Amino acid sequence: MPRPSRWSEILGAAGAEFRDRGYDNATLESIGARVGILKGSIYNYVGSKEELLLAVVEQPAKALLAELDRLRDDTGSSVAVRLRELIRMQVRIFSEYYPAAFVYLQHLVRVQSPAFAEFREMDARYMAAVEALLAEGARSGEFSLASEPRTAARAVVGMLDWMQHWFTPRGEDADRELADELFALALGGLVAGGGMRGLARSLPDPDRGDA
Amino acid sequence: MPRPSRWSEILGAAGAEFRDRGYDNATLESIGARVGILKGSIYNYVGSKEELLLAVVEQPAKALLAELDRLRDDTGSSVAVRLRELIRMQVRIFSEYYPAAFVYLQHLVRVQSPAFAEFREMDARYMAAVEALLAEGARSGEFSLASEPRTAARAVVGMLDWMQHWFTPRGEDADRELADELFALALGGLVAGGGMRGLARSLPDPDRGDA
Amino acid sequence: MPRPSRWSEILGAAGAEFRDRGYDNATLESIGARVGILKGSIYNYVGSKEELLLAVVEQPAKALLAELDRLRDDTGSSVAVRLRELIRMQVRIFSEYYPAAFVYLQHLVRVQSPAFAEFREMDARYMAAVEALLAEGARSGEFSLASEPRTAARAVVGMLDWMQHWFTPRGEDADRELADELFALALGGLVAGGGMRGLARSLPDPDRGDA
Amino acid sequence: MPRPSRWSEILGAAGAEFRDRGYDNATLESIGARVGILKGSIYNYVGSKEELLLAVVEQPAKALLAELDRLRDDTGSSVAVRLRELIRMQVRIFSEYYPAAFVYLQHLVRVQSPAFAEFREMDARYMAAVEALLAEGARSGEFSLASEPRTAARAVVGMLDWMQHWFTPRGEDADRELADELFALALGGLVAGGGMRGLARSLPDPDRGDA
DNA sequence: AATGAATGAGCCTTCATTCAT
DNA sequence: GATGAATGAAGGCTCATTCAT
Repeated sequence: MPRPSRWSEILGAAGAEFRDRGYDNATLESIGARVGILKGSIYNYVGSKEELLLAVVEQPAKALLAELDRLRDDTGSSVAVRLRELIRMQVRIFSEYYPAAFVYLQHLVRVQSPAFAEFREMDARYMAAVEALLAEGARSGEFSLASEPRTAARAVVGMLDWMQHWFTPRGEDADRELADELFALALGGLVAGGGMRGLARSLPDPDRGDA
Repeated sequence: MPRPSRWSEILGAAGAEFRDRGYDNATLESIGARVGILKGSIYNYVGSKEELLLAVVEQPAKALLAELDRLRDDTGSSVAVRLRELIRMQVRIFSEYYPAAFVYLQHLVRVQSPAFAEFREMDARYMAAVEALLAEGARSGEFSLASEPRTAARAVVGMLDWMQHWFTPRGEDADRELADELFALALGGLVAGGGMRGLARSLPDPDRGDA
Repeated sequence: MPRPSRWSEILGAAGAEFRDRGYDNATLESIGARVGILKGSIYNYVGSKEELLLAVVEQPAKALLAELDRLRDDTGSSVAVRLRELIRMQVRIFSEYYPAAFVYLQHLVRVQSPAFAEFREMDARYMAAVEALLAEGARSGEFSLASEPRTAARAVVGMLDWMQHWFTPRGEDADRELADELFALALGGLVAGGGMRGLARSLPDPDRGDA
Repeated sequence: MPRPSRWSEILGAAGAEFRDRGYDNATLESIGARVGILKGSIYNYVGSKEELLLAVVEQPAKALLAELDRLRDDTGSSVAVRLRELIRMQVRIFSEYYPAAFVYLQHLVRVQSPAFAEFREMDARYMAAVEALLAEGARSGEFSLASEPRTAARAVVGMLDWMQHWFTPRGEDADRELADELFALALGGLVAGGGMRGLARSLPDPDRGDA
């Protein structure tokens, strides 16, 4: 993948277009127009429209994967702490790779191409990881699930992935604040979410300077 | 809109195609093929592809609206009971208008057409209703939110709307069971969701034959 | 008065365009223009431009193949008679499938597509058949070759296939007359071709009413 | 036309590409890639793609023309000897300007450009020369044609020009051997070609050291 | 109601060509 | 002389849409 001058502009324009109008509806012409070049010129950077989508999505996908691995290796923390990390991580990626991460979420399922199989598989791993985490919490007594772990995982992931419809980055601190609110909600629900906020604060937190 | 014999078949085929491949990717040809007619013949039933989408989406949308009105008028029940009703109602609609309801969710945002403005406005009303419900719960002390009501509403709605990615109808009882699990999770979170399950069962429940 | 089906017109137009300008240079627009339709309308008949080429070429190719089989099974005639048949057959096909047969010859080699592999293999069989025929003549003493049979076969085939650059159909009799002139030339060369013309006439000839 | 260092490499690469994929299918990018430069750089050497084709074709065309003039002025030799010279000459040019000479043959007809008119006219002169030679042979009694001289000329030229589909240079001696085989075949046909081989050898032959 | 055939607009993609560096 | 990056003009293909039958 070349990285000449306009490349990052094109990536950004493509991300925005894909986000706003969807892959199918976005045209290379409209993407080019955002950068000030003709549609044909985009082929100096990418081999096809789909490759452009892959390029947009690649960075958040890789980041997500890396964080996921990091989380899997974090065996020392409690389940709650690890869940908090997961949520913070997601919000961080949504923020850092905005709006590319949302393009990723939106097109994960829809795009048929075999080039996307890799990402679909990643998503399966992601779901499995969340499910395993919740199951572990249920086994250890930290959690008391109202359902199969799979259903609970789907609920939590839905809460997070739906953010594509309302989230916009507001800075590192505000974003982490938001993540922690969602975490508290997931942990204590509507009834005790407020209480969990305190609990959330009492958990060991390296991001806040704890050991 | 005429309602001749093949109309319902066409609606079903369109719903399935829109669901599986998205509005843009679905073609009138592929829809017609499911019913055994040619694409041109569809224009005996609808005036345009977009009208077909509207027709698919119309019934679940109206059902949702009706239920929403019913809920707004239910001032006698506790906030929790009303939330349970909301969740049950959504699952019921997902199930009854499957997959049309998911088409609605998926294309609510994306489709630019002014014809969809009505639905977007409906969605705004829906969000506002959920937010108001949670706010009322917070005021009354039933809930203890970890965040602004709006954020909590977004989380709950995300949990529900994300169901389009994993839900399939499994019969009235199993569906209500699922709804109640989600309700318990929303109420008590991961920590007390299991506990809330008992509480959920103790709430007055006309669907289960209570007063 | 719209015509019932334009397929044969399209085939003709495509054949002519492919012949005149070559496959790559011919455009669907120019082909459509010959028939009076737009380029997109051609896709009501064929799935791709290449399929159109295949359709153009299919009939002469199949005819050639059938004749080749017929010749292979004609074991009763002398080598010279069979060669005459081969040459007459080719000229007949050039004439009957004009200009499609020439499109076939021109694009046999050039088109990369796997769809053409079948035709390339046919061509190999054709060359092998001619070579075998000449080799048989050399063995039996009917012929006295100045070279390997393969080289002689290439020369004869070259003489015939080059006709694409100068031949136009002139009616059944004139065409057979021409075929027999070429046959006499192949048999007796420049020195005795005129003599072979008498010999050619003395060979048993069902086309001229002999036993 | 400048003649800097890479020029001959480019000419060779262009010749090979034009031969292998045809003028239309060959791209400046693929030609440049063979030499290790980018497509744009080719414009340091030529003004257009068509000029490049002309440059490729120029040398074999001029060589052919020169040989043709030489042949026309050779009034002392018999018709057979002059025909042998013609055939040897062609094979020599095919070999020496390989594959450029084949590019010439392939694109002579197809390319519309007025720049090619000169070559098309050359080809007409070539055909006329062959036809005149055969007619002279018929008049003098050396030949006994089975057809109009024009048809015989087309057959002979077809045999020769078709070589583009199978010939590859194999060294001066083997090439002349091949030329003489073709000559014998043209002279004596399949029946007496072998005999003509002896005759061909008995003809005065400066290339073999005769007077 | 359905078909067959056509339209027309739009999109992705290719490629010769240009030009500042 | 070469490069990188652009242009602009097609061309193939898709598809919603129309309409006579």
